Amino acid sequence: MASRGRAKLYCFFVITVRGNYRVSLANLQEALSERVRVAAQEAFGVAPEKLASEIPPKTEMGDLAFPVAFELAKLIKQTTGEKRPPRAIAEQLKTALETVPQVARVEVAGAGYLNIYFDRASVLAALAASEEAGTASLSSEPDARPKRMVEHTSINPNKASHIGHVRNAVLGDTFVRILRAAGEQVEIQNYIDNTGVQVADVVVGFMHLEHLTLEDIRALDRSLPADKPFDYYCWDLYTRVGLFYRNDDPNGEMNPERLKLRVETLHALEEGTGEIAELAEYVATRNVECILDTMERLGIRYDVLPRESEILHLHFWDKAFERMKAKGVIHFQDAGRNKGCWVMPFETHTGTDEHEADKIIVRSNGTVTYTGKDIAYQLWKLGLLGLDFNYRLFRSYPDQHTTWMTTVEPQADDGSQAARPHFGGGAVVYNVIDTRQSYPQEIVRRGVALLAPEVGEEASVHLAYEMVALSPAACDELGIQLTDEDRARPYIEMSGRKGLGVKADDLINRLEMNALKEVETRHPEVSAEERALTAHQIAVGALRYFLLKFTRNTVIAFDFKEALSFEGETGPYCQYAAVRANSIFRKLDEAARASAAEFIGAQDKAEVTGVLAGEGGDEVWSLAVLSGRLDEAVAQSAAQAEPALLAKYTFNLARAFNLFYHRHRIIAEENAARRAVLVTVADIARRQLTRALATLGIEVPERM
RNA sequence: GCGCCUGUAGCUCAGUGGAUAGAGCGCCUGUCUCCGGAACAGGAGGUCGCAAGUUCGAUCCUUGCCAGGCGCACCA
Repeated sequence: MASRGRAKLYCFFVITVRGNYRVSLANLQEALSERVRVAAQEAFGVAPEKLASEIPPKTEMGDLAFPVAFELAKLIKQTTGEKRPPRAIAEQLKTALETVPQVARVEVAGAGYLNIYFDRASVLAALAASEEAGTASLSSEPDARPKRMVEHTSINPNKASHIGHVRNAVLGDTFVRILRAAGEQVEIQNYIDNTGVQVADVVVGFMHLEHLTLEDIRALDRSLPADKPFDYYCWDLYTRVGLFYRNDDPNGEMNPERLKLRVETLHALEEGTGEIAELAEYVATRNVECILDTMERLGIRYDVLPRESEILHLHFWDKAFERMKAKGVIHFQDAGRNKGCWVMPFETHTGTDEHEADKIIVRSNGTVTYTGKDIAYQLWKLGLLGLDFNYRLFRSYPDQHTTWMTTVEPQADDGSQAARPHFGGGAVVYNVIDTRQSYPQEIVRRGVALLAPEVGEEASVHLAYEMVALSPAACDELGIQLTDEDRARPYIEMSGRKGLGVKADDLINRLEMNALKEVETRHPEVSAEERALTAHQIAVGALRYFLLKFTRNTVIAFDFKEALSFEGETGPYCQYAAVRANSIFRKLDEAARASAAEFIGAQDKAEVTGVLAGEGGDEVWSLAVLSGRLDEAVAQSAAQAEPALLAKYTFNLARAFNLFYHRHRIIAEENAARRAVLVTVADIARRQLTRALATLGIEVPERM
């Protein structure tokens, strides 16, 4: 389901890479692919539509391989009936590639692989040169490409965020960074469901369990300690409300009398006026602030916070409803189980006695479901609704970034309004939402496509990911009692209602404390502020990498030992490689750097070629080419909407650098040509590693 | 019942219609005349859930079966 529209996306990114002024191996690779296609067409009259290329498993087998001969053999047989051995076909194509200046030689290997060996010295010079140019001109070009929208985080504003929410936010934020690195224009939205059941429940808690007025709540909020702020308080209160509805028995039945309070409150929230609504507004807004504070710790920010209350009060839903009725997308049921409801038919799900096939959009009491509101919101995101929100400045950051929140008040605009970006109207919308919501997301996508066939289903992408659950060991550590049945399971689902989960700030605090301990023993000489900053950067690196190394469709069974680790395949491992690389350049004198540049850029490449062909040359070279594949990794990660690909690439680059670092003494190298190569490769690697980490939202500390 | 996802080393996970299926952790053995050991190297460890099919070639595609997870609300 999440794969919908991927084929199209891929095309975008090919263009992206091609249109990129930065020289990278991707360009060379593409040029070679084209060459092979043309050669095949000339020699055999046929060519595969899309030419696959791969990276050989070992450096000795070359830098790029085309398994094209196998496919050509098939095509030739199909068109002419002639049988040709793949190896012979490969031999014929070989000559066409040998004339490319950056290709040193071509070999036919195995059953018919075409293995390309780059001219190491000239490719290294190109990589070094593009490094210089790349950093200067990055993001300086105005971009006319259509805007992409990414919605992520979207936590119910009724409690503190937990590790599952953080997976969503980190995934979404990283995907945004990846799109931007690929040259896309992106708008970040964080949807605030401020009129839903979850907020209503906490309001019930404040009003009916604690008997507090809005003024009381404000006073309470002010009195809370910094390490247990408002969202923590709500976390516990929310759990208590859950128990209250069940007459204080966690496994008990819901008490219908007590549930009336929820319904009452919910109606008041939807109405949007009166004391209850005012109280809810305070609760929701304070929770949004707390959640944004937590996300800020992880380097995650938003452009706009659209609220459900505005979807309702600015009549987004009414307009969408009219359109759906007019287009016949939904039907009124005057009989049967769904009597009195407006439903959207859904024929791919077959109905049974227990499960209805159609999806209810408007309930028999006239209220709209979440799915209905989401269709209206999605239409707005795509610029198809013909209505807009009003906005107020919610937060501004020292670096000029601003975050806006929707509001009903048109006059909320103040002097700074001039600087407000235009929101909405994207060409493609990515919704980062838990895989469990695949079904409602599918309805939204289809509803939108039916209303706007011109954009179709491809404009809506559900960026689905699996949940974060708790490992049995983590439950033990949290003091959660498990039944024998639960203990036998691979993981235990978290539950906001039961207050069962690892709070984001608690985990970040623990990571920072652990990192600080390490930094203190290693660097007692630096200031306390710098140690704290470093510890923070390490903590963020550890957490973000931990959440990104799993592919989206893998359930993360959260384990403290794994999440708190700084060794092996972790963020800090990658950061450490970059820190080591930087320390080389801190100690390297100007003369050595100038001399390196001169050697690498020289017309006569004989000496550099000699070094790269000599002892240990393969290893040095493989670090250089791997560094040169960052753009490819980013493009692939964007096309597949899979940040884990970039995480793996980054780790492999760090690993390759650590090996290189271990094997070669760079500053002390006495042979000038050799030192020039080592310095240049180390420089390319550290910059690419830093760039890769930045795309994952991970900073490189000064020292660690 | 129907739909979607998953099954790969002791554990946690990558991976691809093609070259010897990889990494981290754990275990064992090594590496420091060093720009930082949060590191590096080596070793042990695999019927890629089972079975059939398609293919020159399947861990990958198809089908069936087994096992696990998620969903199929007038919740979101």
